[in-house]
Amino acid sequence: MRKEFEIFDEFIKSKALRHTPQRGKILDVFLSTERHVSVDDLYKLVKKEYPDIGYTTVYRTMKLLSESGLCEEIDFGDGIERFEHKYGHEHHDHLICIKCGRFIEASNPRIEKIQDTLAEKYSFTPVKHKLDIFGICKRCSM
Amino acid sequence: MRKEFEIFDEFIKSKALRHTPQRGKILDVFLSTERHVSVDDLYKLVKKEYPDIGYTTVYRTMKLLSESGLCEEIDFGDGIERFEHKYGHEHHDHLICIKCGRFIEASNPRIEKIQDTLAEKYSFTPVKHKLDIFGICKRCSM
DNA sequence: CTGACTGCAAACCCTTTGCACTAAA
DNA sequence: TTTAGTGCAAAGGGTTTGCAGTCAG
Repeated sequence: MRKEFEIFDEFIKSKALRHTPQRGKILDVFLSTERHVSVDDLYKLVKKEYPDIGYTTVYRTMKLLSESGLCEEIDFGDGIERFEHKYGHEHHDHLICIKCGRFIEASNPRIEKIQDTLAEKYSFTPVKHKLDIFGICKRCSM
Repeated sequence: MRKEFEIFDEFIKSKALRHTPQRGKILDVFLSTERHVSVDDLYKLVKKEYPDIGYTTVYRTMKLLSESGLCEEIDFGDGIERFEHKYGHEHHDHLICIKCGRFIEASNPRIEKIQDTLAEKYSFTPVKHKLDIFGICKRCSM
């Protein structure tokens, strides 16, 4: 069994929630997808294999996955909430193309340092940061 | 006349748009506010002085101000669009308190460098970046 | 005059909630 | 049996649009 399911089981147990077929199936589909999906994307994918699962359940399950640390909500500023895999993936930032909307994941250890420097200056306790770089991707600039 | 009005005039002219009392008043109120307002905030402020101006006009005017470079849309991830003054203000990033929602503005020149390093690595042409640091502010951690 | 602008109301879109029903534990 | 979970439909909440009337140029 994948480690992600164990984590989810443990989370369910710790909160005295319940295991349901829907939750298992949604987690399964989420794990099998590319990295960034909106609830709508995921709903459609789930629907294909399990037509009886409702929109609301997908929403609510994604909230649980977020809480359990298996996914992270991301926001590219277009009003749509997306989720990316968190377990087994390091923190990274995004280069977002303002022409086509595609993005690249990237990370740079110096950002952590800057975060801490800025935070210290303002007696702020950092929890996480989000760096988005907007611009034109290689493909769109050709 | 403040430089901002000149910029706006020029923008209006360049796009063959029209000068209207509403636009002037909205710009005036925006310039007189603190740095970050939502459309709703601004609408209420405008309404106080000019009760006949509609919500829609505020929305549409803020879009124009954004296009003209006088303000910038910012997004703290709470689903509400806010606008901050852009003319005469340097780029800065935000330290956002996840408890009280307050934020601090800060900037660090090294970020520009990181932006360029990352961008170059992926043949990406950067236009702007947005660094948000989430955490607990001084006041909330006491 | 003519076409852009306004303000209202309605539409949109994504997200959340209420509720009766179902099913884990 | 108890109480959380489901799925539908409806409500929310911010943003955008359609349109008839208005007004700047």
